Amino acid sequence: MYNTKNKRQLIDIFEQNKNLSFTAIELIQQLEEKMNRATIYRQLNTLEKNAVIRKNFNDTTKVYEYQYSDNCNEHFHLKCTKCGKIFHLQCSLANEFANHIYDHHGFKVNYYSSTILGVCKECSK
Amino acid sequence: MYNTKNKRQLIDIFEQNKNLSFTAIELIQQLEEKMNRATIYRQLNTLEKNAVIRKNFNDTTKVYEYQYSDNCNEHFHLKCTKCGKIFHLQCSLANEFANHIYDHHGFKVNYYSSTILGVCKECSK
DNA sequence: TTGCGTGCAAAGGTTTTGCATGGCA
DNA sequence: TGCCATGCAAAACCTTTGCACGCAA
Repeated sequence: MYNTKNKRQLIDIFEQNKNLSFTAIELIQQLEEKMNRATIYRQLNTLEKNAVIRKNFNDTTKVYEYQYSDNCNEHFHLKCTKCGKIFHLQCSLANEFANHIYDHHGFKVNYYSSTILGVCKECSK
Repeated sequence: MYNTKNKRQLIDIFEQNKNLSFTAIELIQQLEEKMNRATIYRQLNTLEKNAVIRKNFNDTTKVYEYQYSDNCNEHFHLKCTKCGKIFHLQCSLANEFANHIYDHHGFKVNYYSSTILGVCKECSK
């Protein structure tokens, strides 16, 4: 994985917006004069393969999010449908809940790809 | 909303597969000799507007699911990423969990659009 | 120097739209 | 009869691919 200018430009956007997610189209619009759209799609795929970002879903479309360094396999994610922000839920009750689902309902939760949607504190004011 | 042959054919598929979800493409393939793809897209939009089905997301793509009559606004949904089946989680601990998220983290959960992904009992055998 | 990254243009795939016709209530 | 639903074809839109060239290591 070469460290190219294009790659850095893309990662910059994710790093500067750590709690937001972007559709491919949004990134293309933001970068269209700086790099080709084919390159953007190829970089997104590469970054996803290397776990720098991850694919997720908004209400209606595929989005890409920055892959945080802390362990996303071990906690739920809350996403606010109003402002789009993502919250990493560090909460022992959440883990108890997931264990309960496994013990009593036989269902093994995949934290990484499960996103709980709703409205955050700020936005419900 | 007229009760046409096309509409019935589509609803039949959802009713006969109550716990599965389908991409538009899967429905098109299944119905391509019976109705036009434009009609399928138009019907899917209409059915969604009328809350007969709902949009959701699989690992990678948009899917449509049958809208059950019981109250989906009041419980989480578990979706198995192997077999695709959806389970309606009737569980008091789940509600406690959601209340906790609200009380202690200020986040109001939207059950309807939150799908917890993982692997079901059958598929983990 | 090697091989990945990039731009361009074209192709591929999915979804939407315009328009004339058909069918339900 | 009035209006929604449909089929067809074209358009619009998003994403991927082939190829030749550029650039990082």
